[in-house]
Amino acid sequence: MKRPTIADIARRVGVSQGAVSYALNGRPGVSEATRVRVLKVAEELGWRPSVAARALTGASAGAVGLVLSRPPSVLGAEPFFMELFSGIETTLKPHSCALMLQMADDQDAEIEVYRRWWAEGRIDGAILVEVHVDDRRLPVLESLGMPAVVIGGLPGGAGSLPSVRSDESVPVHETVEYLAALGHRRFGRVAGLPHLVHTRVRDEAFAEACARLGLSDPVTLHTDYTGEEGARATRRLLSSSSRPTAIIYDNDIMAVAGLSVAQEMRLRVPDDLSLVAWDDSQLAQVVRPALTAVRRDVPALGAAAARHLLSLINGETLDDVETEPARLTPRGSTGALV
Amino acid sequence: MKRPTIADIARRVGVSQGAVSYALNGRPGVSEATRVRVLKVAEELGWRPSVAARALTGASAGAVGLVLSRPPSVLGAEPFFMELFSGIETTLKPHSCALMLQMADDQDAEIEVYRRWWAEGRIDGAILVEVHVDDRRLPVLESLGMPAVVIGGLPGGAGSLPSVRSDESVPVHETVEYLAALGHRRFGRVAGLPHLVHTRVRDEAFAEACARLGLSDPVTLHTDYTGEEGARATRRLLSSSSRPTAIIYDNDIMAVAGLSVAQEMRLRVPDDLSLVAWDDSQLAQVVRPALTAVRRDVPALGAAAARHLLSLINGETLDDVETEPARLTPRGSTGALV
DNA sequence: CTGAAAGCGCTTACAG
DNA sequence: CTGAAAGCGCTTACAG
Repeated sequence: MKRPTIADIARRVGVSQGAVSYALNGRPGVSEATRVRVLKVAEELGWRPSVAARALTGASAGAVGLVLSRPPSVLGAEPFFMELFSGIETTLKPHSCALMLQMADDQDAEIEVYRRWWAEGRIDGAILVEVHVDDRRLPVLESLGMPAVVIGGLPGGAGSLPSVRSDESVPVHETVEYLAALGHRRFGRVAGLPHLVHTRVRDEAFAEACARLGLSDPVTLHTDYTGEEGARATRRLLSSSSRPTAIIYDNDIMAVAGLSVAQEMRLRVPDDLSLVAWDDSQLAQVVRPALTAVRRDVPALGAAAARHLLSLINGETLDDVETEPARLTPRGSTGALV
Repeated sequence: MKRPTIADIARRVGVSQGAVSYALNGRPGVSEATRVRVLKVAEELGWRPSVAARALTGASAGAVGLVLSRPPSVLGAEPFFMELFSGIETTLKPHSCALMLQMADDQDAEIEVYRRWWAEGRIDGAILVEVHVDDRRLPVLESLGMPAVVIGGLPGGAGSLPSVRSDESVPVHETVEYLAALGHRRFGRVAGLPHLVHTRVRDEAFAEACARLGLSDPVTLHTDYTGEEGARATRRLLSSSSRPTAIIYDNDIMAVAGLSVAQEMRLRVPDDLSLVAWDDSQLAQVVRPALTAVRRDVPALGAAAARHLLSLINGETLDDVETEPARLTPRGSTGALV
């Protein structure tokens, strides 16, 4: 019942522990014949390396960390994170690298978790999500010297930490131009948390796209990403004297909430009002009308980040990676003004 | 820049490593004065225990594992899992215990991950979710002797592994009786995967509740939990000659999809058709009409499982824990037949 | 190509 | 109450 160790294998094969280690790790220093026998016995015994022992000899922890600081209700409503995990893990798995997950209350708590994980030798690196405008995590991770990749953010915006990102201004422009082509002139935007970099990027792209079309006063309202605040923001937009005819949301759940508000206010979607969701989960597709959405491949984003992190842990120095921009996927919630 | 070790502290304080270890771990064997000095120096140096070294000396891995085997798209649409993680972690955190997460393709792959994690000394125990009717994981984990708690399942159904569960038949009866009181006589149920124990339990409770009310042929259709299959099942139910006037769903996204189907088919909710969702996320509340839902405290469930697992790891022997049953939360999607 | 030994950072009997 | 030492399971120079 006791776990077999390298010593058990050595005894059984009749060689030294060192030889077994070399054989197991595919390193030179043992004859082919010995290697084969060692591997065979290891297999028979059901031997697995002790991660603790390996970590202690300086190899690696065999795990990377990810800390999230948003309330669970918001995380739950956002398919984004689960899809991201899935992409990350699919990539990590063949390298026998695990994902450590933790939720924190705020950025300081998050920093504390990274510090502890790193000091305890628990992780080899980290993936950061949801970059803030003045992100306190970045300088700390840099000073720790811990390999880390940032998902999102601005090009070069993460200091020495490489980022995996896509240009979010592209789909914003695409969406605004598409809606303008349908005859819309008054736009509203129900955005996420204002201190997040990607919110800022979308905000600016939105303002710029509207300005370029000569549209005067596009309104952006910020929320905490919950359906509740999405509904409230939508109500405010639709109650204004210059009510928008098209609203762009920063996630799916707020867009669904917005759709309900439009129904309450007896506005027809898309005849009176066009709605665009962001991220495009199942959610956008099960409501009626189905929601036009800005779609991106979230698992692929996670996979790219994980690959990047593995390279970084291997000592390579890396630049930012630019992934394909999200693209507008039109469905029934957008249409020409009637 | 190098991590301080126990030897550094010993040198600085002028005592032996052993004494430092005792002091740091709050064990007898050092004077109060020494203990205080050791702690102070450890603090100054920013010392943290190496999990690898601790794990190697047989202490513990300081982590528990959770493996999920469902496609990412389904996981993403299901707020359940994120909320569960959140409850688990909040409980684990004060014990400096981390959560290792992995996704697997099927139960065999899942078993392989548990085996590996356990053999590698990576985890101290595991939390199992989504118990199958003949769950292959259970006997394996028992034979490994790994502490594990099962979320859901039948009382005593996990063999020697303790489970944390609530009686899911209670809310099913509550829901059916409530709908019957509103005048409904023909029920439909859009269920999840048929090989999951909780699906089975709800199926049976549903049949029994209907039988008890003398209702003849309640129909249950099984799905993969996606909105798409939820919509299809709803269409089938509503196209039958004896169309149900009330449908109970096994999650939120399918109920939302069902609501859209009802609209497509020009059925008024709740005048012509009542709908009940399960789990009650934001999603149920942002659509119109808001969905009546069977609500349970998912983070609390996760927290209970984590507490239970920590006790188990500490060597206690435990029984199953029964948590409060989910309860029906009426909203606008259910009403008296008109 | 192989063996013997030191070392990673901690814990824990065992002497003093 | 404290010190010296062995040991956890592995890796890695260093001799042979």
